[in-house]
Amino acid sequence: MILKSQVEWALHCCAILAGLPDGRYLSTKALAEFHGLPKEYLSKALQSLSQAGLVDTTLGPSGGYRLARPPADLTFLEIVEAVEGRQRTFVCTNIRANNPCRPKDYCESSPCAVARIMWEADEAWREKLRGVRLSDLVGILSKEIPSELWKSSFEWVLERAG
Amino acid sequence: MILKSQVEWALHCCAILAGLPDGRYLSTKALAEFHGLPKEYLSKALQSLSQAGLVDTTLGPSGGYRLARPPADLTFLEIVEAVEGRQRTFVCTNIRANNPCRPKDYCESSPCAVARIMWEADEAWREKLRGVRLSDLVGILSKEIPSELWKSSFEWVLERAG
DNA sequence: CAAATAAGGATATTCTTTATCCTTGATAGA
DNA sequence: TCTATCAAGGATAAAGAATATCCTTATTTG
Repeated sequence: MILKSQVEWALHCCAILAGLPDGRYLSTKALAEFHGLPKEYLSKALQSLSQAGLVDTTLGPSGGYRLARPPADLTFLEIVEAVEGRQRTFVCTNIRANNPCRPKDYCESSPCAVARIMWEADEAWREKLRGVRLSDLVGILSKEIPSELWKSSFEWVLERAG
Repeated sequence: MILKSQVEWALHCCAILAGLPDGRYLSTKALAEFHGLPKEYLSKALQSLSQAGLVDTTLGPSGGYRLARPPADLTFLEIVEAVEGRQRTFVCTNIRANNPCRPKDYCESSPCAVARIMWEADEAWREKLRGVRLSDLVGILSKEIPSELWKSSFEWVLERAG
């Protein structure tokens, strides 16, 4: 059970977009080059963010992506779910219904107890991601990344931002 | 990102094994029939439980599986990890290393901040499952399942337990 | 000795993920 | 107006994981 690599890509891309000045856009091409990723496939991840309403886009030269909201209003969960989807990790196929001792007209009162427990764990995972904002990530990165690298990366992005 | 169906199967099988009297074993065939599952493939899941030391086995007629420990000493996490593995859901491919602004001899001080956050969510998921014991599930099931069905299922199993 | 069992190797099938290619319509700038 | 650039998205292919089946081996019971 492994998350799509696009989740990792989307999170890193959002971190870059968070540093973009107001009104500027960054293209798929620039984001792909900065992270060393296949442009066409990264594009699919960015489209997912767009469809979820997390980023705005414009077409044409100097077009690209920017965040639709301030980084403090974007949670990890939103970004992860935009790319990965909202399906639970545990899918209940209701195998209890195959119990040969069961009356044929038997009707379940509630979801299977096994599923309920597994879904609680899923919810704990979501709750943790819901509690982290994109601005939190930027704050951590700004402390951890050496200031020269931080600065040069920012300049690299600005040179390509439309 | 969906868990293997074998996780569901393993949890239900453990719930059944939890009701087995001391010293008795239940075969793959019986467990597969009870849950309406493909015997050969369910066998792989049970082998995983065996390799993890969660169940004991014996060969020959009247052979099969039994829990290696009391249900109160078996957590959901152990069962899930036995089948699904212990790998994290988020795999960090360290794409920050592709940053074109990076000095070539640059060496990371710590794991990527994105990965650390995602791994915390993974750990919250694990912690939740670590807190649920197989005996908890049995307790819930014994309350929810109608007593006639509970009883007849128990008898069905005992008839087949070696 | 015969039947039943777990263990596990080999292989096939199906589905998801990853990836590429191409077309369309919109936009900016010359 | 023309051209280059861009996002969106459809079609398709390649790779990998999950699902499933079959078969052999060694062990155990009766």
